[in-house]
Amino acid sequence: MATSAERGHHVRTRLLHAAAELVAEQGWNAVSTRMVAERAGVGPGLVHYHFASLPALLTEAALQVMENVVDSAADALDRARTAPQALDLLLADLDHYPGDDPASRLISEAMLTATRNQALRTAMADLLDRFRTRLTDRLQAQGVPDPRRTAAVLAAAVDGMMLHRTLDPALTSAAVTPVLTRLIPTDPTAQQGPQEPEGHR
Amino acid sequence: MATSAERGHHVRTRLLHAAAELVAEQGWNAVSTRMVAERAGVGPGLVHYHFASLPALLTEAALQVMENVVDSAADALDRARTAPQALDLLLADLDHYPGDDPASRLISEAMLTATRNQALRTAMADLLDRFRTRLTDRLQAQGVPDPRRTAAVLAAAVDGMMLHRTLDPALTSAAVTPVLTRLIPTDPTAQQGPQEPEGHR
Amino acid sequence: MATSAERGHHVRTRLLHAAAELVAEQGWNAVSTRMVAERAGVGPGLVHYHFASLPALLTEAALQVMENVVDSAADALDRARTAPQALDLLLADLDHYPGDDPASRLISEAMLTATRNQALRTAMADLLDRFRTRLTDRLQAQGVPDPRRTAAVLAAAVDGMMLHRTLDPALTSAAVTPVLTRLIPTDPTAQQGPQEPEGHR
Amino acid sequence: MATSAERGHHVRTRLLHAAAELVAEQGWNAVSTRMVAERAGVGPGLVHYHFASLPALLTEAALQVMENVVDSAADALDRARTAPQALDLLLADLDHYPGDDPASRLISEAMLTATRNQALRTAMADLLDRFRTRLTDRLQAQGVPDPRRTAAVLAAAVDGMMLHRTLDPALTSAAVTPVLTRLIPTDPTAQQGPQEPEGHR
DNA sequence: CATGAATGAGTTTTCATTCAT
DNA sequence: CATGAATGAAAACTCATTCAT
Repeated sequence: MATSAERGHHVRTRLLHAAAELVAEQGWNAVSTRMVAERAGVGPGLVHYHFASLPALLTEAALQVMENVVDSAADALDRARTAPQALDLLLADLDHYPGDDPASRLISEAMLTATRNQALRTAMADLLDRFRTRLTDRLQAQGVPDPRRTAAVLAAAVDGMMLHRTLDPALTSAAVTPVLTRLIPTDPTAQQGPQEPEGHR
Repeated sequence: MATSAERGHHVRTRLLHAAAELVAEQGWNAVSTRMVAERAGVGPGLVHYHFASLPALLTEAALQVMENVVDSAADALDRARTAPQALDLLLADLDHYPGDDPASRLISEAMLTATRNQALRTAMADLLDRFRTRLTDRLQAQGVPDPRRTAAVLAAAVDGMMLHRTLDPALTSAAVTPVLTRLIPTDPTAQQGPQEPEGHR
Repeated sequence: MATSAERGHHVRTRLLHAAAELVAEQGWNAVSTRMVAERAGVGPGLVHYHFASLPALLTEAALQVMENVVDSAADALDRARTAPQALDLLLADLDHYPGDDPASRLISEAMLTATRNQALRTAMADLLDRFRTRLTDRLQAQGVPDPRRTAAVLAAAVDGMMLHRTLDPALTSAAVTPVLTRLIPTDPTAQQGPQEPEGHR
Repeated sequence: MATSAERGHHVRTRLLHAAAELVAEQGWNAVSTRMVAERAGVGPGLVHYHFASLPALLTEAALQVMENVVDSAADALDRARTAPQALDLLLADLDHYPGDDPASRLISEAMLTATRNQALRTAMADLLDRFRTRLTDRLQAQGVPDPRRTAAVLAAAVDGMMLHRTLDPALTSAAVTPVLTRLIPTDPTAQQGPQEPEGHR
């Protein structure tokens, strides 16, 4: 039988899930405590028992989801041997986020909210930096020139495409791969991949 | 001497300006009719005299601003002779929108709102298409391969960088120009620009 | 060409018509000056030029319509030779007001509004009295006993049926005539009609 | 000792009472949430905690009152042994509703509102049918011809008189009983009532 | 831990009425 | 006579938050 504390933790988790879903569905500012409580199947007063405020709940929920997204994208990079392959995997991962899916919407909402929310902004800047760093490492290993800046541009392009997909569904990875490949001219002298098959993990 | 109608039109314009400012400052969903009316210096009931609803006012205000931004960016392209020069001008124009300025914020807000607002989405898709087309024309004239897709990627990258600047102010045009230039390898055989100063139009 | 005064009178009439229509369609309290002005095709400020207030306009409009209804019903009575015939004509006239038509609704609205509107109540009491008197005269001429009270009950029954038709459309004149006929047992000794002048009115 | 739920139920009841009073006093469309809340002695937001909307509250309140009125009138019928006695009791009951009392007004308001309110109309049609059926049963037992239609006419006459009393207070049960009695010519061969004193149900 | 009733400020919107033109 | 912009006070309804149980 679950202890009181265990049930409490379970409810907290359900509230976070419900909040993430609702931010994606309705938009950050359209989510109310009542909606979250109802979706989580608990009383309306319980939100303020587990979280200091509604923004605090939404922020925590959004960061949790975004960490997963960023880490899974970065993990995809690690499975690549060459720079073009890394780009392929990255863009293939992008196809999981067609722009109107929950994760994309939540990210967009969070990005925007970050403009006016210091705590969220700092946390998201950390995430972006983490992703850029892992991407930079991959590019550098393949001899791509200016790897840090290239990573920054790639990350921005990926987010921009996620946004533009809302307006133009034709913006698939297949459509942009040939173009973005130009960003990663690999150094032919840099012997990549093969010699380190299993990589760092 | 001002006729009733003239004063009315003036007030309408003031309401649109106030709405655009407030969307940028507070976010699309945080703008209330009272705020707009107060900023415009009119009574709270007047908003609904001039506009059918608050969303209608915000949409009209946002589209007005975005049309100006897109057209001024596209106009900048027309002043370029070569593709790299066009990219330079485009990115220089981007520096006018450091990410935390009114126009950038309004665009971001609108992009996100478009996710759940059919009318706004359609209008913005039109704007995006207009911009891409003008950019495509420039790239094609310079012999850039795959000009339509390259334009799409460039447009997405520009918007993505605008967003990321919120998280990383170091993402200036100077930082990204060297990287983005790789996207527009010009055809060396295509003799462009110089010999035809007055341009194509 | 119409003089200014003539046009003014014309507009006044249009406002009264529009008001009567709208009271029937939307209910007394749901009618606004803007709606009336729009329906009449005039500017919103004009209502208060021609009428002291919105209630004054509605009252005048309603009374005008009700006078017509009452007078046409009473006129129908005058075309009858016998009491049963008078009842038939009265009930046939009722079929023109099936309960969900403009006139029925306006009358119901006015009756109810009269509860809280002294001026309207007085005017409607006058109308009711006028109708009862004409009906009493007919009944008396046919030797119906207790003609004044019978007229009062008949008038009440007619209005009640108009209301109940909203709830039960089967309440037609055909359905109630056999029953209501019992209310007017004619005195067999009273020689009515026969001499029938020629003069139907 | 009162549980939270008990207090909640009590408040809900107070809101229904307040709503019924106010509909009678001010008219259906003149009742606002604030008025109801103030009369019930609760905060303005509480109305929407207990009821989905203002119309929902008013409808529930009105139906509650009308059910009581209809049932008490029908119960009066059950205490009669003969048809004339039933009519007497029915009309005596009518004297409890002089036309300007809360119940009468509420019924009138509801009848009118039903014109434009499907849910209310259906519920009221049910009530009317219930009353007519019980009245029909009584009339039939006494050998009154055409009992269903007679009941329909009687019910309409009662409602119509309730309305007309607003315009003419002289319309008492004493004044109309002699006339309405003509509607119920009892079958002299039908031996009713006496021999089965206790037995109707 | 959890409930759900309660509060009071907030929202968008509608409206009668006035008034300068 | 007529217009229509403007005002300010409502309206219904929603919400984050509190608190007694």
